[in-house]
Amino acid sequence: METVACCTPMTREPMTAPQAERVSALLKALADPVRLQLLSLVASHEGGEACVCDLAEAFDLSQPTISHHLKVLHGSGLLERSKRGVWVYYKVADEVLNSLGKLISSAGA
Amino acid sequence: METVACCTPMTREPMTAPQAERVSALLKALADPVRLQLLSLVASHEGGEACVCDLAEAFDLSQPTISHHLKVLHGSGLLERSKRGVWVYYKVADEVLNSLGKLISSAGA
DNA sequence: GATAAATATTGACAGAGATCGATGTCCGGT
DNA sequence: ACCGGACATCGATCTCTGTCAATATTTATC
Repeated sequence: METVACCTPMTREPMTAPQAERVSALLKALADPVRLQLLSLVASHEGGEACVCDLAEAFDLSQPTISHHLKVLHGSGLLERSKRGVWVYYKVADEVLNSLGKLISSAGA
Repeated sequence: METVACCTPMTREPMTAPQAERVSALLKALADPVRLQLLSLVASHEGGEACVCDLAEAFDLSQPTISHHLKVLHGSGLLERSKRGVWVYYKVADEVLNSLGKLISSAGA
């Protein structure tokens, strides 16, 4: 899992097209209200982990829809997956989220 | 211009639906390769400002398309607009971008 | 005031994405 | 071996978004 966009604070020098492509892929994955809530639910759950059954209850959406959103988050590298028995547990990929945040807030103090 | 999502680091307790809606609106505005490059171009331009003519040259896109992207960025509060003569200058809204980044990277250290 | 240049708006279209119902897969228990 | 529950995949639909050509708006200049 490579770094988001190594050491280029986005306000120093213009991003290249490939950089922008990669970063926007991460942001697209994050830019959905349901997925934001899913991520924060996982992050704030005890142990930093949550199974799908815990998450699905919090929404008025069908199970396939939740599964779809989790797939997007996992596919982009923002959530880590681990299967234990019948349950699948998701966990926030701290480093990825962290470096993404730093990249964005590289503007002010 | 209110704060992105006041003081709730997203990993402490789950985001509410309205919070998620507001944050995702900002992220949607940012989650496009062209807009990311536009933002970084503006930020890295001398004086932290750039007029549309400076920006449009960097892309192989029509002028209305660039104008559209700038409108999205300005409409979401990520870019500030100021008209001087025939030219329109854009400038990064540091605080907005900053607080958004902090919100995201509130995961790790 | 007419003209030219810089930027914005409008209308149309194609591609992407969110959602659902139905179905499939995998695992644990009886 | 069968059954039930947890989660994923598939196919369809509907909405949203990026892009362009054409046109409008604003402003400086002659």
